[in-house]
Amino acid sequence: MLTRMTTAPMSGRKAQAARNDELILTAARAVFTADPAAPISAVAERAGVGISALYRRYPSKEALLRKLCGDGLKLYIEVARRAVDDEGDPWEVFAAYLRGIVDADTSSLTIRLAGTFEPTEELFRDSALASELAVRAHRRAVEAGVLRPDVTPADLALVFEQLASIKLGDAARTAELRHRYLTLIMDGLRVPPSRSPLPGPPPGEGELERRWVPDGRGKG
Amino acid sequence: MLTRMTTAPMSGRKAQAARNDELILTAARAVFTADPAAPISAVAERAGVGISALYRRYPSKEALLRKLCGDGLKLYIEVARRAVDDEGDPWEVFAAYLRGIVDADTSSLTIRLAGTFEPTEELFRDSALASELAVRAHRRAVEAGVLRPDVTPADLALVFEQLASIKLGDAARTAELRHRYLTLIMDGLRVPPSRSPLPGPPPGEGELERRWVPDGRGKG
DNA sequence: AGCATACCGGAACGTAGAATTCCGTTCTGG
DNA sequence: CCAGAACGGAATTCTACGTTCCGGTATGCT
Repeated sequence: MLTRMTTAPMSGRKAQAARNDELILTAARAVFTADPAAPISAVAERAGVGISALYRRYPSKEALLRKLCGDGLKLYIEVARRAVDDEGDPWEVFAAYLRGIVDADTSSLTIRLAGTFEPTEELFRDSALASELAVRAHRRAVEAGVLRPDVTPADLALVFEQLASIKLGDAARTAELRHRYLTLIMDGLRVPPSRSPLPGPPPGEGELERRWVPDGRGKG
Repeated sequence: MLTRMTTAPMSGRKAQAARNDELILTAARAVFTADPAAPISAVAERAGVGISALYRRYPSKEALLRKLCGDGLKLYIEVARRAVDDEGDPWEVFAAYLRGIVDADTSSLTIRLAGTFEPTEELFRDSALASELAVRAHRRAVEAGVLRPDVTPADLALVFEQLASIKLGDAARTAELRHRYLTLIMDGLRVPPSRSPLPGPPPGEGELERRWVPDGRGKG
C-alpha cells in the first residue's frame, strides 16, 4: 500500500489518521448492520486497517458499539425532527419520515445492537428524545386524519424492525425491497385507504432460494 | 423396532425413551425457533434430559436441524394444501392460510435454519412442493380477485419472514403481535381495500424498552 | 540530518463456549 | 440375576474471538 499524498490540505500522517477515523466508523457501521455479532477483526478487514488502528480509537468493542448506537440514535432524531418541523402535506411528511427511517436503517444500529453493551446515560437521554419525537410525528399524522388512529408509535417501531429484518442481496436490493414492503404497509396505514403501485420488482428467480446454500455465510 | 401397540403401557424403559423422543423434538423446536444459533446443550436442558439422550437419536447437531427443518416444511405443506383444497370464500381461505403459516412459524423452522446444514435431496423436494402449493394458493386468490395482483408468491414469503422476525415477550404475546401486523398488511393486500380492527393491544409501556438491558439475553 | 514518537499491521495470548466423546450408573426385560 | 439399552453429565478437543504486544515506518520538529 503506497502512501502518496496528492491533496495538500492535512496531508501526512495526521491526515491519514483522520481519514482512518471515518474509514473505521463506516466499516463498523456496515459490518455490524449486516451482522450484529460480527467479530471486530471483520471491521478492521473491511476498513482495510489493522486491528490496532481500532484499539487506538476505542478501548473495547463495547465502546465502538456504543458509538455506533449513539450515532444511530442521533440519525433517528434528525430524521424525526425533520418530520415534526415540516409544515407540508401531512401524509407526505409522514411518508417521508417512514422512508427516511427505513433508509437510515436506524433499527439495525440501535435496537439490534442493544443488549450487547452497557448503555450510557447519554444513550438513555437520546433514546427518550427519539421516542418523544416519534410520538409527536405520530400524533401529527393522526390529528391530521391521515394515519389510522389504532396504530400507535410503538406499532411503528415494530414495523421499522420488521422492515429492518429484510436482508436480501446487496445493500441496494435490500433497500429496494424494504421500500416495497413499506409501501404495502403504508397502504394499510393510510386514511383513507389507498392503493399505491409497489416500488421495485418482487423477489425474483433464485433470489430467495440462494440462501439455502451454506456458502452464503448468511447470518441472522 | 416398531412400536407394537400405540396404546402400549406408559411404564418401562422403552416408554420413557419414546416419550423422550417427543420431548426432545419439542424442546429443539422451541429452542431453535427462539435462537437458530442456540447450543445443543440448551436443547437438552430444556427437554430435561442429558446430552447423550440427544446423541443417541441424532448423530450430530446438523442432523437434528435437518429433522426440524424437514418437519417445518411438512407443516407448511399441510397448511398450504388446506388452503389450496378449501372451496370456501376465497378471501377467507387465503386469510386463514396466511394466519396458519404465521402461527405455525414455519419461517423460523425453515429459512431461518437454512445455511446451517447441508440440505438433503428430500428437503429440496419438499421445498419445491411447498413453493408449488404456495403458488397455487396465491394464484387462486388473485384469480378470485381478492388479492392485489402486483403481489407475488415471493412477496408473501418475505412477508412471512418479516412477521417471523417479531419476538417480544413470551410466545403468546409474540403470536398476538404477529397477528396484529399481519392484519395491518392484509389490509394493504386485500382487494378491495378494507380496514379491519387490529387484533391484540399494541406494544405497551416498557414492553419495547425492556430489551435494552443486557440481562434479557435477547438474541436474534 | 537526526531522532523521538504517533500510528500502524498483524502475530501472539488467553479464554470462553460449543460439539462431540466417554464412562460409570441405573433400570428393564427375560 | 444378568446383559445391555438408555442415560446423565464430566472430560476432551477445537474453534473463534477480544485484547495485548512487538516491531516497523515515516513524519514533524529541532
